[in-house]
Amino acid sequence: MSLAARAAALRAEIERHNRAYYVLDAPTVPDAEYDRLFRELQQLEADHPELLAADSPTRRVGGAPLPEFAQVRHALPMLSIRTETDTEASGARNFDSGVRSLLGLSDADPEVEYSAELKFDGLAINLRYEHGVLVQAATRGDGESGEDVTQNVRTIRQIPLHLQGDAPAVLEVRGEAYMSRPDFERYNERQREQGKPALVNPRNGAAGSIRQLDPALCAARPLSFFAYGLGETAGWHLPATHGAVLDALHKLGLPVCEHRAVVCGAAGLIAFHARIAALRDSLPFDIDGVVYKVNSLALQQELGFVTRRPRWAVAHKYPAQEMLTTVEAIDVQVGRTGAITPVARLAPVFVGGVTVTNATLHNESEVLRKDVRVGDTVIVRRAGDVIPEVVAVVVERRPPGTPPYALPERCPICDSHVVREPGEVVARCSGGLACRAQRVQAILHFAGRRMMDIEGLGDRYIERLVEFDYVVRVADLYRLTLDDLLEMKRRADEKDGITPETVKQGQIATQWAENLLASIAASKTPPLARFLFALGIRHVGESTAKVLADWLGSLAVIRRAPAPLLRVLPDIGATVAEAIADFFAEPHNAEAIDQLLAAGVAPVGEHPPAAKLALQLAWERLYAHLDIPRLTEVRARQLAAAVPDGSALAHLGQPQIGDDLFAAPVAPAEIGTLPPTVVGEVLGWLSHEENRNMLIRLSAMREDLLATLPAGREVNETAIAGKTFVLTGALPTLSRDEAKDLIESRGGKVAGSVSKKTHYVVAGTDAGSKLEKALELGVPVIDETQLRELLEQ
DNA sequence: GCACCTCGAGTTCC
DNA sequence: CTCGAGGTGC
Repeated sequence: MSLAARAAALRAEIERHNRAYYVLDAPTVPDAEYDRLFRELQQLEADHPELLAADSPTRRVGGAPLPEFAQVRHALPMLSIRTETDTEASGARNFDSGVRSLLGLSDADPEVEYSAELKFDGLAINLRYEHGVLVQAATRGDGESGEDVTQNVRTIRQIPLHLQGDAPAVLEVRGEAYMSRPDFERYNERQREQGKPALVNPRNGAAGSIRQLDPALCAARPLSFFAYGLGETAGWHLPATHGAVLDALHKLGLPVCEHRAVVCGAAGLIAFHARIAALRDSLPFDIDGVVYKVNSLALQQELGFVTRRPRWAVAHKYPAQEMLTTVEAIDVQVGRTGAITPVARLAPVFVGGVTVTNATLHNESEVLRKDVRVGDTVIVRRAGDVIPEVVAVVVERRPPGTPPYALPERCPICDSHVVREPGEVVARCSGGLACRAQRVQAILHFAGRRMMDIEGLGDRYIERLVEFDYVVRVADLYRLTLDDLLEMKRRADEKDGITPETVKQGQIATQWAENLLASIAASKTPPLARFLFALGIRHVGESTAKVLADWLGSLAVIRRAPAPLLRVLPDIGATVAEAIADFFAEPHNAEAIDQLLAAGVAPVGEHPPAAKLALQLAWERLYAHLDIPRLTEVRARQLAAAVPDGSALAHLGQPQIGDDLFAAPVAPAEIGTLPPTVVGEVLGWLSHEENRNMLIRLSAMREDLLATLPAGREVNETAIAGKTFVLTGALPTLSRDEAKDLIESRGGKVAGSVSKKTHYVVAGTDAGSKLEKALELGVPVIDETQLRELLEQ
């Protein structure tokens, strides 16, 4: 392609994006991509001036002006500032040393003072006040003249229509109109509710809003504003420094961002850059960097301008949080529960400070909703959270003939059918533990830190152990020998093409195997709750496992407990109780557990709190959970009053010798007090043998539990017991787990998220959104020292 | 029956 | 960290 053709192509594409961005308010590419195209064209034109065309988009800053807005000539041009290309915090040094050399300062001279501010991601606006009254607002436009958007700007509530105090004859204020993230979310939510298109990001929201021809439409999109500089002034006593200018603007009633500082030298700039970087995600608005300005206005004047850019200011950006890349493939992963998760394999792209190559697509409906296809160009984000996300597809860049993505119908690992339960979003491999992927994940889970905590047994070795069939069930872990491990490692290394082993490596390998065997052996006596969690029962996570262990006390009881018994426990409803009972009833699982016990695994149980459990085990409660139709709570109570024992109830339903087996069951006198329809349901339920057996089992288990309960164990009252804590950030001396153990050992609870019911939020350094939530809800926030004080009380 | 609160499960990168 | 979904209290 000739250079002229390339330039023409770039111009055409940039114009198209401009139109989409500014006129249609529907951006087609992320800003970073637009910038790249723009810079390429600029460079091309700079290198080859003969290509420069009068109508090139580079000749206008800010895109095609809409004809409907009146043009306004700026009294003082609105210039843009240079950007420091080094995105590291230390990049601030370049600016400082540049300024120092321009000012002719030596190392012996004192540090230069700077005003450090945020670089907002919005739309630059010039406000003109005459004698304290807002008379005009204009966009930047090409810097020389912009558009008159006074009507729209008047709808921005933060912008005063009258200045406070002594207003000068003329005061032009420059600042950024932006859309805050909460406003952006709210607006989009409303749009979605009404089936209207949502905004892609707050920045486009701001640009689009200001450029609405109808001020009413603009008002519907709430904008905010921060002042950061001056245009023309007359009759104003100009302060000596930029920092003081901002203070003065604030006094006049203009919104000025509080995140600003006057700092000294490169070190001050670097510290500011780093401080804001940490704050960036928690700000209620988007920034793309920070801005450094020489604080003294006199020095600013001395430094002056080069090619219409001030030498006394620089923008220092953070890594872009949105980038374009292509989808090279869409693979699926098989999780512990068989969940099939599509994952986009991306061409590596640097976004938000790291190189991203994978992004989860969560599930089939997500892929279809975003319509991601192999070969697509996609926008990737790493905002707020750490996890990369495919935001949207750039449909117009899709190669022709690209087929829509379809989830495989069979598991890529074991070829079992992929099924989707009605009403569920996730598709699952139906292979169960016959699927190698599920087996690996199950064992990985079992060995994990919060479960059996087998140190040194990570995914690499587990995969190999399963691949070579050393381990099929978790119990096999406890039968591994030194030779098994060494052989496995040798075969694994061989397969990975690792060099043949030397004597020294042999010793190292033996040491490794011995250590691993030791940590496997050390895992044999886990607390019961961890053991239950390790089993990987559906719906049983860390906290449900703890409930089971705390209330029922021993594996023997739990594995035989019928669902209605489980349902009397807190946080366990029909679904979870069913899942637990089904798990233990499955012969496969029972066998696996027996094997574990035979291999010497002995979970350490808890003694249940006597009085509370006994109360829960009242027959009226148990009856209510039998899922007999029409047997409401009230009627379960009546039934319990008549037949206060499950095994007696079971026998009522059994045909007695001499009964006519073909006649309809006769309502026994005892339960005759219930309405006939209910009696019918009860008898119908009792006619199933498995239900009668379950009742008998329930009865026996209840007897056993009540008999083995230690007599009324009291819970010590402390400042912690019964209180709910939420941990956030890093504590100075305690790890998260240590703090959790300490709180739980004193009867407190540690929850994952903050709500009204949270008693304390324990915040350390780098506390995240949970701290904000706590402040918002007025939940007391304490630090580690205060936590320790509570623990000691 | 609904709203709110939790928990479970899956995921990425260093 | 987020989403989905289960549990519970109003």
